[in-house]
Amino acid sequence: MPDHDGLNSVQLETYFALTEAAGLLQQAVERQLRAHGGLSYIQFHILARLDASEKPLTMTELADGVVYSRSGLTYQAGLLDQAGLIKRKSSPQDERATLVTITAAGRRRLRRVMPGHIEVAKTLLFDGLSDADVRTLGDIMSRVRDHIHQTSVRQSSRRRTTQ
Amino acid sequence: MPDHDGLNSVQLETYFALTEAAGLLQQAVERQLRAHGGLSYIQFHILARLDASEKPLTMTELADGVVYSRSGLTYQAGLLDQAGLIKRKSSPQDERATLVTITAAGRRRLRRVMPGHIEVAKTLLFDGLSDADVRTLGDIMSRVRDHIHQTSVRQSSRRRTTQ
DNA sequence: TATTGTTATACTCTATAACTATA
DNA sequence: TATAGTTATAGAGTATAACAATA
Repeated sequence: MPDHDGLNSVQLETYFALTEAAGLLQQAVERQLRAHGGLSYIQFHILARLDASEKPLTMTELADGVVYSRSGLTYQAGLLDQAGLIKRKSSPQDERATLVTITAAGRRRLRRVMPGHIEVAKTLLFDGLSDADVRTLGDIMSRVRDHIHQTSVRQSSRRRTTQ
Repeated sequence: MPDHDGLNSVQLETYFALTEAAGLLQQAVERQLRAHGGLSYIQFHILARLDASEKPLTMTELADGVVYSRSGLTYQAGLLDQAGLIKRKSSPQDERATLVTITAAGRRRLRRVMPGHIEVAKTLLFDGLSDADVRTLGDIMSRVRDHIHQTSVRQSSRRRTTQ
């Protein structure tokens, strides 16, 4: 197999196909969320995580999911708060922490965009694949995701130690 | 299989695994390009396409590859031009068009970032996969990419007809 | 009249560093 | 002294619309 700077041609094609397809999917999803829900993808993600959580989440817990600077999260949470989609209050246990909860309006907004969101995924991703493909893809990408989680100790979401 | 708003659970897991893994990979790649080459991913992509092309490309041809507004491309091309990595001149055939070529410095910059770029892909994506996985993933994602290309008539890269 | 590309402008997002307050 | 979070600020990127020039 010919090597192009360290990747063989099968790897190179796989890499390009993955990044291009995922990028196109991502853009389509963002367009839909913006158009039908007035939400950025990150805002959607924050709402979805709060909706799935039994208990309120702190800003730090939220930041751990989104690979993100803390100020960026504060900014996005500020927008969601201002729109009445989340509520923030300081934690009774640790008064440094902020507890974030999704509001009823937040859940409504989520329910409003979900069908379109799902529709994009179905149209662009699943319509072209067999059930077996979907299972295989899910298996492979789950392993990739876990591998990346183990490998890159997501430095940007973690606070620099001191300083 | 239980349906969640139109996707079964296998599809949902596949969708999440794909978007999360691809997102993490993308962020890692962007960090590397920025740190080791001072390039945004789009600038890298523009350079790579010019490098691979036998002939100069017009702005329109470049915009067709990147799903992008024309003004955004002009902005990015302006930065690359200013940095001496590309050269622009108006086409002799069609004086409305701008022909873009990569400079020697542009190729050098590309060669400089390539090893690190490849390294990220290898470490995060391929280290966790067998050769068979890579072939399978490439096959599936190529079909997804082609399917998306057929489906979404990339409206944002194409100029609105009139108006 | 349509198309290529640029520019002006306004807006969104992101990161860094400084800061407050609590542990 | 370290941690949680916010804020101030500055910069990068993006899109829209208006524009000039050519086909």
